[in-house]
Amino acid sequence: MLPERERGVCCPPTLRARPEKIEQTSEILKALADPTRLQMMLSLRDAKEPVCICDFTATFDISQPTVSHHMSRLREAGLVDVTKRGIWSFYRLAPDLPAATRRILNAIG
Amino acid sequence: MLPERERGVCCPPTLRARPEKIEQTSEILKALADPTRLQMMLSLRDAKEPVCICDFTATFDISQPTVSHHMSRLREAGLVDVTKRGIWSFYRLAPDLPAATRRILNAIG
DNA sequence: CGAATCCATTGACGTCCGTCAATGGGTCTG
DNA sequence: CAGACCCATTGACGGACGTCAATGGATTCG
Repeated sequence: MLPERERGVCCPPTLRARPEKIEQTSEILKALADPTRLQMMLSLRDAKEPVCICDFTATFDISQPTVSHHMSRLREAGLVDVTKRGIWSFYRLAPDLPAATRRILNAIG
Repeated sequence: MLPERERGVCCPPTLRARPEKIEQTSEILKALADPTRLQMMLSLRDAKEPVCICDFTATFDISQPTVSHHMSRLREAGLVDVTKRGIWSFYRLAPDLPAATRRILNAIG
């Protein structure tokens, strides 16, 4: 049953979350909201060992600069962590990932 | 301990999820990855009754067309559901929301 | 009917995004 | 040192996005 209403009377929905928190969460979702980056994040989530750029370059049908670009975006969002070793750059999920972020990641599939 | 590697030898990470599924999930994340739409979705998630556009227009600092535009995007993503009643349009979470989508929504905050 | 209210659509504008080619810095091997 | 390999950065380009002003349809009230 829908609520009765007077004309011109609005009942604004309460905003439970702080705008700052919303902004922050939406940044994380933006970082995940690309097929390539999402696949990368799921691969890293399930990987037992850090994964290097050359692996992703071999897996996805995009150029190496684009792979690096996506990794940069994930890194700027604080989702991912680099370790250089010789000529390789190994990536893994950021070890200090916020609980909410980890929940989202696990909720995905 | 990082894996030993030969030069030029790549070990592509296994892709567990079907590309089609990834594409579909990323569409949902795109729909959520905007502060205004995220706030709308959380409001609808927690609302006991459907919410009308005029309520959101009164709550957010954006114009009415922009509110309608965001709602359209949520509707096209299958996240939201409209019911017209008189001059009002009431929105609620889509009743047939996939389990994964609902999990993501609950994981957020 | 006429005025007021709610809402969706259209058109426009500036910004951000995804992608690639080209370039250059590091690092290892011969 | 010279060559091969890995990777990040830069610059460029087309497309998508977020926003608003203006418009018009639908509905209700007087």
